[in-house]
Formats: sequence, structure tokens, C-alpha cells
Amino acid sequence: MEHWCRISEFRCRRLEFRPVFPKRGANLDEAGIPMRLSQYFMPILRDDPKEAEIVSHKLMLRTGMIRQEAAGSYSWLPMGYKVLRKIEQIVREEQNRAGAIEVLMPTIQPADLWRKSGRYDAYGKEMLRIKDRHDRDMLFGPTNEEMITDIFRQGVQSYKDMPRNLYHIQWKFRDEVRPRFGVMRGREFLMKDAYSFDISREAGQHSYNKMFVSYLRTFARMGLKAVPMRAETGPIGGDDSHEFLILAETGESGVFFDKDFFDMDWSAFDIDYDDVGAVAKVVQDFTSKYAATDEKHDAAEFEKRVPEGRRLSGRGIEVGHIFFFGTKYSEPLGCVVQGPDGKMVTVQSGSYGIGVSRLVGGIIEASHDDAGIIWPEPVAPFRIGLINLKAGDADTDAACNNIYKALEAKGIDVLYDDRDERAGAKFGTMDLIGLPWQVIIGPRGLKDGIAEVKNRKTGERSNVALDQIVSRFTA
RNA sequence: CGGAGUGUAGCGCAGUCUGGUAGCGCACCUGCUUCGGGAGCAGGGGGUCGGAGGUUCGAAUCCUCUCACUCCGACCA
Repeated sequence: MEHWCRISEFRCRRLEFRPVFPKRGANLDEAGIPMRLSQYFMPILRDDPKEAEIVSHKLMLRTGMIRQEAAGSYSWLPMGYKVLRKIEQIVREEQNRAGAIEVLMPTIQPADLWRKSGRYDAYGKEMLRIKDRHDRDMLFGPTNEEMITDIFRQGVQSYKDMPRNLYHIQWKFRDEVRPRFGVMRGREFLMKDAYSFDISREAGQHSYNKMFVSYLRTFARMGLKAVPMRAETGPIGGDDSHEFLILAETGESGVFFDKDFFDMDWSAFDIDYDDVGAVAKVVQDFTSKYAATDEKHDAAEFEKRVPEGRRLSGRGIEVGHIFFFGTKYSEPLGCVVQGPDGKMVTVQSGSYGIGVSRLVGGIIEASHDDAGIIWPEPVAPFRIGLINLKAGDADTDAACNNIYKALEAKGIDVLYDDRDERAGAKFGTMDLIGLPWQVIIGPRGLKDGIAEVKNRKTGERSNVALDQIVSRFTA
């Protein structure tokens, strides 16, 4: 139990962590879709549904983000879907920045492809097998190595067309024996998976390193410090592998790591991805310190390398996993290209996953309090919750409408609680859904021309003149 | 897949042992009074009791079968 206390000290610090990157290119998909709560679909529950065991699952159900349709399978209701899409967009932007190219492969795959790789029989009952009307064997894809390798092989025959990294963000299905913890371990889940193809071992390592750095950036932008840990390559195999874990008491893995991770400069990886040395150095910095999941943990080594005062242990949620395969898959699948000397070369490959839907739950696990969710701004469903304390009062309505329209005009995501509810209910709801900022307008402040601005995370409140509200959020 | 449970109104539950045709809290609707941290009073709507079969004059309740979901274990992004 003792290590929990130690971890929780760091939880506070972790939550203060702020994304350090300028937003190059706004989230065009998601920019400012303001909404009046009286017209929204957000079925709030006052009580915890009994099937939910962990806090993120409870909160997602209570805030009407998701609805369970079957074991491990969920509908994403408007607010949950908005968060999911924001996370997805951050992942997409950082993949693109690292030079990966987006594709989209089908959810349903032909079994033949998997028979060729030998995994059709090997994959076991986790693979959902289906037959089409012609009685052909199909499957709902649990992953896409076979398909992407086939795509790459068909499209590339020469070293001149390399390196390439192709990724997609698509729903996967793994028929888990026992799904649990809501979207953290569903059967159907949204995943980003990328696949790199290189001509040499060294080039392949650089591709791996680029993904490593892009993962640090991706999670940092979501307000998370995801600690990279050397991982078992497991049944997927390969030469090199790291998992990225965020700390949470409900994590599925025990983790042991050096406190230094929290003191490192998490902004130092805003670098040129073509600079092989610089990329390698970041990876070096982040892999030189001790960090391991319980599978790989070596107590003796931990004690040898990390002074007692810096040893941290706790539990973690895996949000990303990267593998370098070498020729493990390309060789049996005959994925070869012609090199500059005319000889055929077996491609070096790697694969890189991020659990997009899992991150929604993971972020809540890492960022909440007794009152509800505390969204990090970059993934919040709305940036501001505007509270009308006296809906129906002409002056209050007018003031709120003005602010709402002004924020809307600036493209700011705002959820306007214009319901005819009591103040307490509105505060409770707003705290529960955890929007980063609350703008509170009532007759009391209105007399003096002010609104109250509250920060959900710190609880800090300040009075702001009505005509300063918009500039407060656009500066 | 082994073990343990649970299915009754949108959510949380009682009623089942001991059969007599369904109830409580929250939520929801109407009215009045309230109104800056989940109000009060009055009135009201909503349930094939997971499903099928059986026993019985009569089944939420007893019997048989079945489906779904949850938890513990093994497994996983």
C-alpha cells in the first residue's frame, strides 16, 4: 500500500503537466461545435450503474459518454464520441508529423490472407470468425499485419520507394474471454496501428525511434506522461519492443521505475524527425533509466541501478506498444524489394499501436476527483461550460446569450447549460462532466457586470468583467 | 474456459424462502412556492417481473430448460 502514497504525490504533479507544443494546424474536424445543453443528448445518471467497477467506467456511464450494447462493446454517445475524436485527431496529427501515411483497411478480412501467414489457426478463439453468403471464411480483424504487408508488397518493388510507414485508425475486434473495465478492455476497440518498412536494419531502427518519439509527443499533448518500458515481445515476437504506460491505480500491470522520469524534460523532443542522431538521443535518454512492467521487472537490477529514494512502483495502463520485427514477418510473407545493387532484400519491419478508445478511459483514470472527471484541455469535449444560474430571467438570459454567441464566433467549444435547473444541480453536473473552465453567470454578479470563471482542476475562481470573458479565452 | 453471483420502471433496489396479479428512492410530467452548491408541497405517467415451457383455480414467487450481464481466476491494446 505504501507505494500508492508515493505514486499519488506524483499523480498531482502529473496532472499539472501541460502540453508544450504549439498547435500547428487546429483540429479542423473538432473546432468549436458549441452546444446548448437543453438541446444536447447527454443522459446523466445520478447513481453509479452497478456493472461498473472502476472509476473511469462509472464516470463514462454517468456522464452519458457511452452505453453498453453487449459485453465489451459500446455505443459512443455525443460527448464520449467528441472526446474519442479529439484523441484520434491528436494521434493522427502526430503520426503525420512523424512521416507516417494514413490509409484505411477494412474491419472484415478474408481468412485466406491469414492462412498464408499461418496465423489463422494460431490466433485462437480471440479471433471472431464469420462466414459470408457464399460460405467463404471471413474474420473481424484483430490486427492488420498480414493485410498491410500485402498492400506494401503489391505497391513497392524498389529500395527507391522506401522507407515507408503506413498507418490506419480503425475498429478492431478481439473476442476476449472476459472483457471488463468499460472501454479500457472492450472486445471492440479503436486502435491506431502503424507499420514501417525499411531497407536496412539501421533504417528500420530509425523508423522505430521516430515512432518512439512521436508517442512521447502524442501522449504529452493529451496531458499525459506515458512512461516507455521495455516489454515482452510476447507472441508477436521481434527484436525490440516498448510499452507506454500511464500510471493509474486500476492499471493492469505492476510497474517499477525511476523517479527521474518525472523530472526529465518532456519538451525536449520537439525535434527534426530526419535528424537520425537527435531522434536516437531522445530514445537513448528515455530508455537508459530503469522502467519495467512486472513481467520484465528484475528486482536486483532495480536496486542496483536506482537509488532507494528514487524507486517508484505502482500500476500502469498500457496505452501504446511498439515492436521492431526485423524480418520476422517479411521473410515468411516474402516481402522483398530490389536493392541498389540489383539484389533482392528482405524488408525490415515494425508495428506500432496506440489504443485510441482505451485512452479515453485511461485519461479519466489518471485525471479525476470525487466530483467527477477533470479533462485535460486538449481532449476535453468542450473547453468551457457556460452556466446560466437563472434561466428564464431576461437579463441573465441575455448576458449568457451574448457570451455564448461571442465564444461561438471565436470557434471555442462551449457547452451552455441553459436548462431551467437549480444552481446546485448545474454546478454538480458541470463538475461531473469535468470541462476545464466554467463561466458562471447569475443575477448577483450581473449587477456589477461580472461573471465568475472557475478552473475545474484547481477549483480557482475569479471574477471577470463580462466584456473581458471572450478575450480571456482567446488570448 | 473453471468458480461465484445477478436479471423486477431510465438508474439504484425491496418483494421470491412462506404463490393471491407489483412497490420504494432518484429521475420524468403538471401546478404552486422556492432559486449562487443536487429545494418543498400537491397531483401524475411509466414495468411482457430476461425468455420459453411446465405445475396450479391462480406464478415475479415453485420446477425444467435457455439467454444475457457482472465479479474472481487463466488471457490480452
